[in-house]
Amino acid sequence: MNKPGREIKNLLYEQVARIGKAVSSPKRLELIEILCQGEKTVEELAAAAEISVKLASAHLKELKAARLVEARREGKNVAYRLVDTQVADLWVMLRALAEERLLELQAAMRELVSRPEELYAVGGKQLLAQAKRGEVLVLDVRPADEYEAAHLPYARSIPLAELKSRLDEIPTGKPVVAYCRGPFCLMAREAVDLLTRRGRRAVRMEVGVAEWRSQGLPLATGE
Amino acid sequence: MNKPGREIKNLLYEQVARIGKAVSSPKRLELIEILCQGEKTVEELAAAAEISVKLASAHLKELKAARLVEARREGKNVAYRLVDTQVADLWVMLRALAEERLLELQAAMRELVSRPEELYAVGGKQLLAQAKRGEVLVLDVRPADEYEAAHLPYARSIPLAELKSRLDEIPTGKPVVAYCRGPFCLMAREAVDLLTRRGRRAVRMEVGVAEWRSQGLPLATGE
DNA sequence: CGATTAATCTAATGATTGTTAGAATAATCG
DNA sequence: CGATTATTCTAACAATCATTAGATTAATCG
Repeated sequence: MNKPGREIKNLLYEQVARIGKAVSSPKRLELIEILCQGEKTVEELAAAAEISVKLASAHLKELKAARLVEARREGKNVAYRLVDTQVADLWVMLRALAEERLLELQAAMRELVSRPEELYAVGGKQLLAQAKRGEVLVLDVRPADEYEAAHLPYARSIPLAELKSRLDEIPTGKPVVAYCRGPFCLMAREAVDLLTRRGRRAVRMEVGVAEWRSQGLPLATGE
Repeated sequence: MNKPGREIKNLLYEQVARIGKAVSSPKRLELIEILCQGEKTVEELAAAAEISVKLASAHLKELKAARLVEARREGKNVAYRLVDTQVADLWVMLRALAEERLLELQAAMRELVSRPEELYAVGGKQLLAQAKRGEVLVLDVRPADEYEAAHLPYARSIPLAELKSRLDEIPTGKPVVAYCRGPFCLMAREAVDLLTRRGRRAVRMEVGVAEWRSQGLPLATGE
């Protein structure tokens, strides 16, 4: 009853579905987003995603089976990373697709941006030019190791945890554009709240390094 | 114990995971690929994917819930289509990702291309130029309605089913480049087999209209 | 070497899924 | 109108999945 070629076709679609399966779990997506910022150990991943180490390990195993991440032992720890930036592009694409289509997600996003004027609206290239001319201070509030792995050009690193104690490094005159891990991350929002309370002109930018890179814009690495 | 913002974060990732879920089933992926060729009824989709109408309907319901497809009643039939070309881009991306990483898929693909010289190797822009100058005959072997919905520029439509009886339309001198629904489709392969047996110089091209469009290349519509 | 830390494997659970069959809608045709 | 065709809904099954706890492996440190 089956046409010839059906078995091989089934096999082909099944293989692609393995990738789909890997990105069908919220926790796995969160792990991918964290790994977009750079290499992380299982412990760090579990802490960032607020799940147990066991569960993180199980999810990472699946991501590894789908060849989206790879593991590397470093002493006592096992460090995971994305196999390449195409995986980050997939995450960006899935998020954009969901954001455009799913009303529930749009509603939740609106809660993350209480006042719309808090969001930095200009495009990547324009920001780059403004930052180069020193018209704005681009602030990376992620942990220092993520800044070192990759960050926006001209961005200054002050991790959120240190921001309060390093406030004197932020000039009061210049407008500040803060960014973090991406649209779903709350760190830049908190930073902007703190900065505006302390008399700075600060806005949040939604993009993270993954979104920035998938737009074809350049990134910097190191200190 | 939970940090503030955890609930909303869970909600956000869950919404994106709905898209992932939708593309985690081989049958749903096959339906998406078929819908990349144009609008289809449930019956047509079920026949093309070689599944029951009931099962097709159930899968389409899930795709609709994830807002990847939309339905439109047309008389007795319900016609489904992709909500927009971004969904086709997602399919192309997933397939490319799987093909690069999963060895099982690479092995299966090799069976589809028994002799490597059967594959047309030049890029899209170059093919376009060759076709424009009339150096090659670009042959679309998909059903006529899919050709009408969208096809490669300068392509000639001869559905696989009619190819045998319309062989006289294919010149013996000019090289033929046949394409169908994409890398997983067997129609172009069959066409090339038939044509070479009948003394034509024919090769298969892996891309379909979805791959072509996601590369930013132009398509034509209508007769 | 034994103790400690980090991560994985195994087994068990309750929940979800894919698939099928049968009943129910929705539009058309005579 | 009743009969037909196309599709969806409901209920049910076995199969698969996510998650947790307990045992196990791998590397380091004293």
